[in-house]
Amino acid sequence: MISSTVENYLKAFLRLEDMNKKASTSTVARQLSVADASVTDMLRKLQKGGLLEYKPYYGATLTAEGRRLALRILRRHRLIELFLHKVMGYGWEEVHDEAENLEHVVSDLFVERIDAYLGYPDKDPHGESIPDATGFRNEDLDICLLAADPGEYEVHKVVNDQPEFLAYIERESLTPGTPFQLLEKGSVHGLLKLKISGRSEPQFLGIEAAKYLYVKATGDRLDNQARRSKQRRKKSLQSGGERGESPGTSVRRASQREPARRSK
Amino acid sequence: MISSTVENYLKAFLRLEDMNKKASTSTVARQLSVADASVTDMLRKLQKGGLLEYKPYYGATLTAEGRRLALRILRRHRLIELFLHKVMGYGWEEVHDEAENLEHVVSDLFVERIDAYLGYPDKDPHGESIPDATGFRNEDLDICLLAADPGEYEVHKVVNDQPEFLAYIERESLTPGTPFQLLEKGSVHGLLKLKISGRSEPQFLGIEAAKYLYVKATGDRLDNQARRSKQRRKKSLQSGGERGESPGTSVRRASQREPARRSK
DNA sequence: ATTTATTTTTAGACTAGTCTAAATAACGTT
DNA sequence: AACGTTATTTAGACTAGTCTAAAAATAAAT
Repeated sequence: MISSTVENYLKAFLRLEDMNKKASTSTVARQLSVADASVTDMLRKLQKGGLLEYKPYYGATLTAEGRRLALRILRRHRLIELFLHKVMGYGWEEVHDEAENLEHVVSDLFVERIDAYLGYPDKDPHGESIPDATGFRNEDLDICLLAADPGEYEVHKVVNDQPEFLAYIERESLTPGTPFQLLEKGSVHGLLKLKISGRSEPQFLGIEAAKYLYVKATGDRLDNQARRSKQRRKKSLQSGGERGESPGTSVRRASQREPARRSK
Repeated sequence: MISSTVENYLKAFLRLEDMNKKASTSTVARQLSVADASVTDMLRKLQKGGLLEYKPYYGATLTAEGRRLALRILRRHRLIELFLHKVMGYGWEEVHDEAENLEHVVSDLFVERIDAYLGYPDKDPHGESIPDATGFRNEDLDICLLAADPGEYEVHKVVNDQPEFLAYIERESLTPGTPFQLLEKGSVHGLLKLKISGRSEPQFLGIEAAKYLYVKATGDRLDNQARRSKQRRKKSLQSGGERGESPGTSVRRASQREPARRSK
């Protein structure tokens, strides 16, 4: 059996790969908050187990098997996040920590059931893609808000797990799915000026925050509409599938509904 | 932080106490499937931690603090079982193993939320009482079917976690809440003869199975109705609260419903 | 190209939990 | 009261994961 410790190491390697960063001993150690020496030990162990390729003093890359396992956990993590948000009424800033624990212990049955329950979604509450059961990720292309020129955009994902940060983004109404206009960059030192569609007043956002926002251009109206209807098709099985909803502001209470039933 | 290993030990001690069995090294070892020597070590450790009172060669009893922690886990276990059954569409034979893993990792927030979600229930899918947040258990008095004289009863709880056994009981339609008549004992060697209310044909049940069924007499009609309306009051927030439903036979599928929302 | 700084690995130790095998205590019987 | 049986504890070892501190390898800078 594969331990949750190993699963966390694999996740860290996948994460670094996704960011095109070299998976060195120290970067992994930093991500997992362990000592460098611990990582060295684990590298050797994972290498022996065939989960990664490791050359001392260079770095490591996941093998096919290692990547498969890492994607499995990533899928679990993000599906659970969405489940906690949509079904359990968690705020989007609360889902990460709980998912971090659950991802290692729930059964495959549990995962399959929430997957069906949620209508086979492909985005978690932060806008990150959820790998399917085969490990395939449906990645839409987006750009970092920092790198964007003035124009029309939609928030696509927020790549930061800190609850305080996410709560801030939510207060600023910049949750995934929100359309907005980027007006100016740098006219005020260190701030972006932007306006959320429908609002009268523009607002400001620090570059430190913009760093974690990824957006998609919506300038071309035709493209925009095409993309949206595609999204709806994918989410058609779901009741509350709108992305723009502000998850934490909704009133949460114990409510009744029909239990999901299994088909067999 | 308290480890899940310790939590499992505490659960075992509580279970033995509930069965009025002496918590000896060997009985605990058997329950947890570990070697006797491991239990001795753990006893010393838990004693030092103030969770139980232990005299070498005699046995152990939980302290108030130990019992509190054990009840906390028991509460989690049973609430999660009910959640899996009612919300996730698990069959009652599937809930135990999954709950066994989840009980150690879910947050208090998760527990509180499913508690509210389910309408503050006090019985799990097997008819076992769910301790409330303070550790109080609302135990209805019941008797073992083996000790029952012929008469009218209702299945109250099934104290066996084996999936195969539970599946069998369900096939025999003897899930908690089912009213039935006990017709004869021992006329056929090793079998009880009983008839489920509303059925035309009587059925048989081995004493090995009857050992695990606990029932409540329903002879006195007045008492019976009083008890039932009391149950309804407690479960009024819940939609599918009928006990008699046969959990595994219901069709299960991915279905949509309103997410629960938190009040804050 | 030699020194300096940084990163990585080794060495040794610690914790929690487990095991087997041997020693010891308690119990039931005569 | 001595005996054999059974239950319990000790002794010592193992695994997975972690740490600190020192040694070694690589990279950077003069």
